[in-house]
Amino acid sequence: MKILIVDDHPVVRAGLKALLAGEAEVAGEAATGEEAVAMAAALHPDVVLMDLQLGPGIDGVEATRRVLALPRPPRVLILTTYETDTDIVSAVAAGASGYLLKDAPPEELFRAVRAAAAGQSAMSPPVVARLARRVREPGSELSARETEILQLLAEGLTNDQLARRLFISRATVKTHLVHIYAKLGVDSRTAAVTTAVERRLIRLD
Amino acid sequence: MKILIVDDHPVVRAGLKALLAGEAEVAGEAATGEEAVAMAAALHPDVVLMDLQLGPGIDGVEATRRVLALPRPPRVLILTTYETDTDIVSAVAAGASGYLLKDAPPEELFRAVRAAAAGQSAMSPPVVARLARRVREPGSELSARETEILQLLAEGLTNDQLARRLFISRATVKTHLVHIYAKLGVDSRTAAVTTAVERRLIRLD
DNA sequence: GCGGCCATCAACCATTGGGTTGATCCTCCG
DNA sequence: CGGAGGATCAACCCAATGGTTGATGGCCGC
Repeated sequence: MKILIVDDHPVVRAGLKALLAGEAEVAGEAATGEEAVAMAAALHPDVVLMDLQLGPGIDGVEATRRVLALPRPPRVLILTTYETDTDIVSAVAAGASGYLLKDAPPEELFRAVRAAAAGQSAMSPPVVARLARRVREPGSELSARETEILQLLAEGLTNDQLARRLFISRATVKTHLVHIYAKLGVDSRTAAVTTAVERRLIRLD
Repeated sequence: MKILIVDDHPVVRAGLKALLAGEAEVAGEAATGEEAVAMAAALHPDVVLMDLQLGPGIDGVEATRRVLALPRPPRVLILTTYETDTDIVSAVAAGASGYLLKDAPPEELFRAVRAAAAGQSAMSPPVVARLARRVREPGSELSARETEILQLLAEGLTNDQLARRLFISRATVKTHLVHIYAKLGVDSRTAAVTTAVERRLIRLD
C-alpha cells in the first residue's frame, strides 16, 4: 500500500513516516497543497494523509478537492490538530474518507489507514461525537449573512458602522447579533468573535 | 549526547526521534509534564526538548521550571507551535535555553540542540524578530497586568466580571482598558482582542 | 529626591450595546 | 398551498461601555 504524506511541518512528516514504516510504503511527502496535488497525480498513492493547515497557498480542504478530482483518485484521510465543526464538515464535504486527530494513538492511525485503503471511512471518537452533536442540535448553523456580520464584528465595527457597511438599519444589525449570540451560546460581541475564531467560523488576518 | 523528548503528540515524538537519530541519542520520551520531570531526574539527559502545550497536568513552562530545579539539571529547549509574546517571555523566564518553532527546518533543530548542549542559547528567527520588536518599540509595550486583562477580555468577560475576577474595582478595569486601547490603537474591546490575537500578544484556546 | 511608569480608585456623562416584542417580505421545500 | 427559516425594520428599556479629569501610593532609575 502506497501512502502520500501532506503536512507543512517537517517534524510531523518524519513522525508519520517513522510510525507508518512497518505498516505501509510512504511513497512521498508534500509540504504544501499544490505539491500534494502534483505528487498525488504523479505517484498514484492508495491513501493521502492530509493536514488541513498547510501554511501559504491552498489549504487542506481545497487540496483534498483537487486530489479527488484526479483520474483514479486516492482516498484522502484528514489528519489534523483541530476538531472544529466547520473543519470537519468542509473536509467531509470535500470528499475525505476520514478525519483523525494528531494526538490519536498510533494504533488508531494504522486502523484508519487500513480502513481508508479498503474504501471504508474512519473517524476519531471525538470527531464522531462532534458530528453526532451537530445532528442532535440542528438549527445551530450560522447563515451566510450572519457569518459576514461576524467577520466585520471581528474588525471592531460598532453596530452603526456595521449598518452603514451593509446598507441595512441598526435594528437589523441588532437582530442578526441576537441570533448569532443565541447560536454561539454567548451574550456579547467580544465573546462571539472569540468563539467564532476558535470554532474557525471566521478567520483573523 | 542524550536527549529527552517531551510532547503529548505521539506523531511529533516519533518525528523528533527519527530526525534526531543521526545526531544524538534519544534517551527517552515523555507525554506529560509530570512524566518529563521524573524522566529528566532518572535519565540525566543533556538536553530536554520541551513542548509548551502538554494537555492535562502541568504545562511546559512549569515543567521547565521543575526540570531546571533538579540537581545537575539539563538544558531545556522549547519546541512549540506558537510564538506569542507571553509564551516566549515566560519560557525564557523559566530558564529555557532556547525557543524553536515546530515548522522550523530540521537543520535549525540540529543547530539548536548542539548549541543548547554547548551551553549557548538558540532562538528561531521569527522568535528573535519578535523579541527585537519588543525592544525597538518600548512605549507601546503592554504591562503584565494589561496582558492579563486582555486575556480575560478574550473570554468575553464584562468589566464587572473582570473586576471581580481580579479583585479590583470597575474603575481600575476601565483605566486599564483605556491604556490598552491607546497602546493598541483601537477604541473598543472587540477590536482590542482581535488586534492582540493578530499581534500574538495573547492566544485563543 | 524627583520624574516616569504602573496599579489603584472615583465621579461624571454621552454613546453604545443587549433584551424584548412584534412585524413584513421573501424563498425554499414538502 | 402552507409552513419554516432568513432578512429586513421599529420602538422600548436598562445595563454596559468608552471618554474625561483627577487623585493616591509604590517602585525604579538617574
